[in-house]
Amino acid sequence: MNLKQIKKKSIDVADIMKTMGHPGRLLILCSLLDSKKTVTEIEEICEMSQSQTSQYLKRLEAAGLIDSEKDGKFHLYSIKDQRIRELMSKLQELYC
Amino acid sequence: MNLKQIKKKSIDVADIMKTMGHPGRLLILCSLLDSKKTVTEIEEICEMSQSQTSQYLKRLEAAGLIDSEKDGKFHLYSIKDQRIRELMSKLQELYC
DNA sequence: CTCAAATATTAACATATTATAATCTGTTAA
DNA sequence: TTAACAGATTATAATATGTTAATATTTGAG
Repeated sequence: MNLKQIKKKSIDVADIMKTMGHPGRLLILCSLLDSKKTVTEIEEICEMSQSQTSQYLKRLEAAGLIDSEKDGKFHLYSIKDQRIRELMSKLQELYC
Repeated sequence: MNLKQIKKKSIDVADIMKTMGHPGRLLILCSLLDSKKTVTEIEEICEMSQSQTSQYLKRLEAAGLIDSEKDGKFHLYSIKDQRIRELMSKLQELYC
């Protein structure tokens, strides 16, 4: 791969890293590793305000890291990409 | 590990992610994967200005991701932590 | 000693991010 | 249809980050 391609990749990958580069958002990803969850569940698990949780989720979804599905009154969020899952596992392996 | 500990970890790890969450800095880490390099070498490889390169290096060093040693006129930068190396490898494996 | 190369620092400015609080929207059940 | 819950959106102020250009520092060569 040449420099131009690497540069392009680095922008995309850096974007993912940047999105993960926030304690709240990282915690959310962490909490989603085992199973999909509703906003309220995430709120409680991560001890964050409703507004923040919602905003973090929005950003994570916009960056393509998580998916959402509606289940009546609830919104279920889950990790979208297998690579994010692998990355999170690696992080846990290295730092936990 | 309890939530409080996880929260603390997430701050530290998020900080690393955040530091890596920039195309220029990520590119630098990438370029350092195979061998330590001088500022000028990095500048040329990554096609970045001298000032930016120096600033990115400073930030990477402050975040504990890289090390520097002086070799006369030159400053050699290298990846500091084996975990960063593993993380970068994982990124390359997943996204390159 | 002095010059040029290598690197670092600073200043100025624009842009992005975050936290918080308030408000809005959608859905279910009584 | 309304109360109450789940979630999203918006506004705003504080803070952080990034870019660029200019200037400073350090060091080896001659």
